[in-house]
This record gives sequence, structure tokens and C-alpha cells, in this order.
Amino acid sequence: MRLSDVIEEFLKELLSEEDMIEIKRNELAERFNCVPSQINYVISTRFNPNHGYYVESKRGGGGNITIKKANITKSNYFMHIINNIGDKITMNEVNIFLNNFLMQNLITEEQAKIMKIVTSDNVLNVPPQYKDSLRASIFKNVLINLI
Amino acid sequence: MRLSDVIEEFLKELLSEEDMIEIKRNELAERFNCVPSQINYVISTRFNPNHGYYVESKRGGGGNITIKKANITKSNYFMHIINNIGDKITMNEVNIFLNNFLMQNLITEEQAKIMKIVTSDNVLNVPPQYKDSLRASIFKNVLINLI
DNA sequence: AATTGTTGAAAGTCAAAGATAGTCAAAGTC
DNA sequence: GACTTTGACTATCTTTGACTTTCAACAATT
Repeated sequence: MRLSDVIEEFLKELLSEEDMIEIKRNELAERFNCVPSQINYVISTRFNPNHGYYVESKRGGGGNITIKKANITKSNYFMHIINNIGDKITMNEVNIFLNNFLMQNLITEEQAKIMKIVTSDNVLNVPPQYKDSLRASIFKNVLINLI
Repeated sequence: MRLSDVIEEFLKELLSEEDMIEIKRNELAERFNCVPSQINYVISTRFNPNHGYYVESKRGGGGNITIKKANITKSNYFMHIINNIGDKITMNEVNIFLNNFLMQNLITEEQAKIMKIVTSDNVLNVPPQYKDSLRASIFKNVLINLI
């Protein structure tokens, strides 16, 4: 197993107990017997926003690195969106939402794929006047489930 | 016997014990006294999706090649079901299918949950006469996606 | 007291070196 | 002719280290 993976696991273990951790780069490096910049490597490849983490740091005396789980607001975010979707929504609008969710890593590719299917015009084989309200119902209900 | 066949046999032997194996390309090549790219040849000619295998790999330090047995019966099974669902299906029938899929471990809990939602009567807010055909369309399309 | 150096203790950056795997076409074999 | 073997070249990921930037605390200056 790669050292980077070991360090990643160690940090995730800490993060499973807390939503936010503070580390000392040099201490960590010493513990794992590596150069300090390897910690930067691990953080930039495994704890970036795409992976659902926010990182802040401070240099100088008493400096440190803070890693926060970014997903705390996910349910709030979805709730907000659900409340702001009206009774109808077009296929296009849904796809824009889905792409945004994906970019922010709020849903997985797999989930996006299913949601795309169940909200697409050709799958919803009902008379046109029902489509957009049906789609809104399906979309909102799936979002509620994801919370 | 060709070297490629020997390597193929060796890997299949490993795969008879496990559903998934991880190999080091260079180690394997050394063991069989061949160039590393021969491993690629064996994998691409004998372990592709057409033969029922799924392959992933990672380069760089600690890199490796992962070979997984694909669940061939799953796609056949779903195909069979898709072909045998008529133009309409009730919520009850869908739920029976989903429970069966779950019991057989063909889908995850997460997938079942989403599928249950998007096929449930109260989410499909269209006039009653459309519900069962709409549900059939959604259900079949999601199944196709899972293959 | 307020401002301005000075210094040492962090963390950041970036590119080179190292470690794997992938590609593709030429040469070999049956 | 189709399949296999080989190897040069490429792509990607990880590890390392020299150099840079930032910060806090303290000292010196006004």
C-alpha cells in the first residue's frame, strides 16, 4: 500500500469522529517518516473540494492545517432547491441541476445517471401537458431521498 | 503451449478462488520471464468485458491492475425481465421485483430506494389511467441502465 | 504607547526523480 | 494470415527536496 494511501486513511479515520480536524504538517510528516510536502500531496489529491473537503491553513509559529468535511450543508442545500422548484420543471432545467450537483460532488455519477433517465422526456410517456409537473414531482422526491 | 495461455491459466486459477484479484504487472512479467507489455496483451485478449471480466488499473508508485469477474448472468436476467414486462406494471409488481433483486444482491439498497420512489403512485402525479404504463417505461429504462 | 525591524517556526510551491502501467508497431511463430 | 512476443516510447501517479512565503513573538526605535 502506498504511503499516500496510509496517510489518507489515517486522516479519514480522524474525520470519521469529527467534522473538522487540525493537523501539524511537520508532526504528521515525522509520524509517517516522510517529507512534509508529501502531506501537501495527500491533501491536494484526496481532500480537495471535489472530494467533499475544505482545507484551510496557517503558516508561521503555531501554524496548522485544518480539514473540514464540506458536506454538512448538503441537506440544507437540497432542501433549499426543493423549496424553490415550482410545480413544474423542464428536462433542461433538471439537467442543469444535475450537472451542478455532480460538479459539487453532491451526488455520484450513478445517481445522476438514474435521475437523468427517470426525468427524461422519452421515458415519461404521458401526454405532454403532464410532463413538467410529473418531472418536478419525481425530481423533488428523489432529492428528498438523497438528504 | 503459448506463454499467453500459461499466463491466462494462472490468472484464471487465481480468479477461481476470488471474484477479484490485484496484480503487479512487472512482478507477473518477471515471474513468467516476459516483457511487461505481454501482460497487457493477455489481459486485452482474454480478460475483456466480452469474456466476462472488468479491468481497472493505476499507474505510478504502488500501481496495480485489478481484474474482476463481471456478473454476466445479471445482464441476461435483467434483459429477460425487461422483455417480459408488458406495457403496464403496477406499483405492487415493481416492489416484488425490487425485493427479489435485493435478495439476490443484483442491486444496492441505494438503487432500490431510488427506484421505489420514482415508481410509486404518489410521486407519479398523472391521471390514473397513465400510471401503470408510465411506471413500466420508467422501470424498464432504469433496468436497462443497470445492465 | 505605537511603530518598525528581526528572527525562527510553520506551511506552500514546484520541478526532478522514481515507480508503475499503457500503446503501438515491428518481428517472430504456427 | 492470424496470433503472439518484444521493446522503444509514452502517460500517469508518488516521493523527495530545495527554495519561497507567511505568521507570531519579541526586540529595538521613535
